[in-house]
Amino acid sequence: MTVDAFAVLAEPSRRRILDRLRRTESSVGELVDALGMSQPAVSKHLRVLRDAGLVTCRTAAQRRIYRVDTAPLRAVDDWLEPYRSMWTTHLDALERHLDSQE
Amino acid sequence: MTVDAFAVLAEPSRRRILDRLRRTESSVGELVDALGMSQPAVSKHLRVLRDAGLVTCRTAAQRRIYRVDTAPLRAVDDWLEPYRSMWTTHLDALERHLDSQE
DNA sequence: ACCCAGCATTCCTTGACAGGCATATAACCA
DNA sequence: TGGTTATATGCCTGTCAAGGAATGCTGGGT
Repeated sequence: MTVDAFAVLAEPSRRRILDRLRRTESSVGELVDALGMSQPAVSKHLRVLRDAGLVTCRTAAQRRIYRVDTAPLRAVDDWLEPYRSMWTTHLDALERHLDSQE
Repeated sequence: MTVDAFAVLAEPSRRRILDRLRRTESSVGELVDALGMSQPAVSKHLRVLRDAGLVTCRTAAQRRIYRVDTAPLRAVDDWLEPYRSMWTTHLDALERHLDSQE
């Protein structure tokens, strides 16, 4: 949580892991197969994601099942908000313009 | 453009620069004063932001006026989209639950 | 108790910045 | 032209993160 979500998301492999987990929670081994990375690499990325609160983990026998937690993403979304309104405002202006042309 | 917007945004100083430019476009010197960083540091960050298309620059006499371009941020927003719907969906469910309690 | 599967962690090496300082470049002015 | 302001860039160094290989650890099965 003390960790910067932006910095964590800067790594493409981690975004791929999240994109995979977003569809189905999965074990480390499943991620290894799906993403074609080494098991230590996946485990390390999961560690970073976990420290940032972006994923949570439950134990099922010898396997760890990971799933996404969106909480830290809201901080990212919040930062993005004012910028988003910049382009939606412009879009609105564009729409008004187009409407006025009809 | 070939540059990853996420990686560029990973640097807190660069987000601060964007946050400043979002309110008012400004010259390098103004950013230096506002953010309390060295001029070379600011110039280097601006270079990275420019290469990523996050800012554009026009020349006014000996000064360069920088401003935000939101285009690359839409890619970030698009990536975030499915996650955002994850928590809004949950919020909707929560609201329904609370409503049913009244 | 032993062995194995599934993960985590360590060590090591390599590469990618970030910041400071000095310097180059460009535009303006006298 | 020479000087000055405003900005960009080069060089150097310290720091940190990523990936590979090997190893540690834990729970389950026999």
